[in-house]
Amino acid sequence: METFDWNDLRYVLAVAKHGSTIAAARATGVNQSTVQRRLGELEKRLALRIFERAPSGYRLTPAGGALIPAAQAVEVAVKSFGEAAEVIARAGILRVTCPEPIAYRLTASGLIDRFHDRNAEFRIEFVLSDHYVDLAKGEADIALRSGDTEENLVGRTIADSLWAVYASRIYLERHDAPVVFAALPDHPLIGFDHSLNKHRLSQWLREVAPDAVYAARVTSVLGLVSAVKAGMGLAALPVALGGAEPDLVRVIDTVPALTRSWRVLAHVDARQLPRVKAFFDFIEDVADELKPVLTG
Amino acid sequence: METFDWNDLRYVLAVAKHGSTIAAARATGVNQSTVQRRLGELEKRLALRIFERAPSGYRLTPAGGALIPAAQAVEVAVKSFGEAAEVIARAGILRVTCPEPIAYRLTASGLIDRFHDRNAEFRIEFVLSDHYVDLAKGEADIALRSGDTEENLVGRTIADSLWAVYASRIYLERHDAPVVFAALPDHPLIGFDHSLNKHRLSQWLREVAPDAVYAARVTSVLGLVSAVKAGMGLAALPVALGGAEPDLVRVIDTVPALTRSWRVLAHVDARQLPRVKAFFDFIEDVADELKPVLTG
DNA sequence: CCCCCATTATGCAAAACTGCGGCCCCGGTT
DNA sequence: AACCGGGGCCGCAGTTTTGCATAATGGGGG
Repeated sequence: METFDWNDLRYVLAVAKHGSTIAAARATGVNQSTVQRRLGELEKRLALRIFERAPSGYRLTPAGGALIPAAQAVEVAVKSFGEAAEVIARAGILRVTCPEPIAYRLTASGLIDRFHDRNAEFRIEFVLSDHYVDLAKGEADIALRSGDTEENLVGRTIADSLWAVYASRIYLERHDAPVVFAALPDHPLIGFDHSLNKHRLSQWLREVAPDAVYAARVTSVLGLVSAVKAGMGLAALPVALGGAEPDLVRVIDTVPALTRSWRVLAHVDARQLPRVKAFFDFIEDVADELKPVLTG
Repeated sequence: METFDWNDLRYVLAVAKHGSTIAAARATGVNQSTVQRRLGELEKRLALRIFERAPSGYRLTPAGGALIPAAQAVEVAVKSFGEAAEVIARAGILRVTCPEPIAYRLTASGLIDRFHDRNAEFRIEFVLSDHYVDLAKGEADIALRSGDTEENLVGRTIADSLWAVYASRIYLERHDAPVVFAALPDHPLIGFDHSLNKHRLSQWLREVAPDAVYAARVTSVLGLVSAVKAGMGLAALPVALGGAEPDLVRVIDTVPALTRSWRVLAHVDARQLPRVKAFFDFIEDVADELKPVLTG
């Protein structure tokens, strides 16, 4: 049996729903003539009048009306095929969220490429969002974080996250004040603005230098680095970043209060997904190489 | 979301089933390159590799395999749409079986056109088959028959079916033998061949003229008419036919043993279908006009 | 180790389809 | 009564899709 064009069912449904070929055309994103012609073709193939033509639009014939449920069944089946395909496509994409500098360093280190070589069926996609990326909401599969642990996230510790206080050479040339821990409040400091006041750096600064003068308040760790490099003042930075900047000098050594652990985390419900397992397996194998990338 | 070409699912299924684009192309009646390109397009749309290309053919990837059930669901839905459409299309076609001459006379009388005028949604289609048309098998919706009644068929009597014995004028000029009932075996006769030996004409001839010489054995009532007109001998004919032939003479009047009733019949299960009811209603209204068409 | 074969992939011309613009038709409105 | 707007239908031209022919590919058998 010569079968008909499956796409034409779309137009049947659209016209049945909107009452005219022109409205259906708008809804389906094709030209009105196309709807008109495809329906004509379909009716010819089926040897069946589905719509009654009127100057006021297309109306379903009784025969057409009887077919609508079957057409809808096709539409539903197609939709669920599409959704299945999307889920599966997503299954090959591993969304990893981490601080921007870490993403950069991970890529530059070649570790990402090695993951791809080893797992051709998966592709890593960094999620570098300004706002908090919530693994629980499925916004990413994996997080590399150095903050405190969260509920429902499981993972393992990779490395230490060490912070120290840095200043630029230019800044040090211009200022004579001794740069020791006790003298911190005497220097212009660089900190986070209120949007990050839950960050441990903000908390620490409130504690050790409550009355300090702020030279700048930035919204990201990279902002800290830029501001310090510009000689605006002192800032605590991850040593992984500060140590990589030749213009910066570590003026106060590792701050224990800021020390955390880098963790690779996944939501507990997602931990067993193939892509997540593959990533954890990879991390396991390259932990030694990853450590310097994170810690500096 | 930009959706994909629904038809492409056909190729997915065909390739999954047959293992290569070329075999799938044969199965779907398109060119191999079309299959190859449509599949490529679909994979691009879905951002998903469904098949693995190899010189030995296309093989499903795990992702593709996971999609097959969803694609099959679409195929099933489409198929049942098609079947529903066919049933509905058939619902508008009224298949009527009757002897060929009756179909001709019915059409010529204009009664068929009047049925169409009255019932625009139905279309009459004559089923004029050489072999027996079985209403019980759904080979036709309605039968006009003058034979004996059958089980499971319901309907009503329309008219009498009268048979008489005819000869052509030419035949009569050439033969002197008296043409009366008792002399029937003395004439060359025309009857049915063995394929119709259950027909009441065959039975009657075996009874009244068991030793008769047959000038011809034919396979249809129209065959009888032709043979008689050709002057080959005598034959019993429906008076509706014999009376319409100017070259024929009724030599023996109506044969009671061959008299039956014309009936319009439907299978009991189909009697309530709208198209069947419409036909019976029509018959009811035009019974008076139908009678001469059948009886002659 | 190389050839052979089935199959995939691509270049090109023909065919099909789509979009566009125009025209007609009808019903409601001023 | 004439206008107006929504909608169907049709011819034409540009674009896309298809089919055909052909090159490229890679595994299996001798």
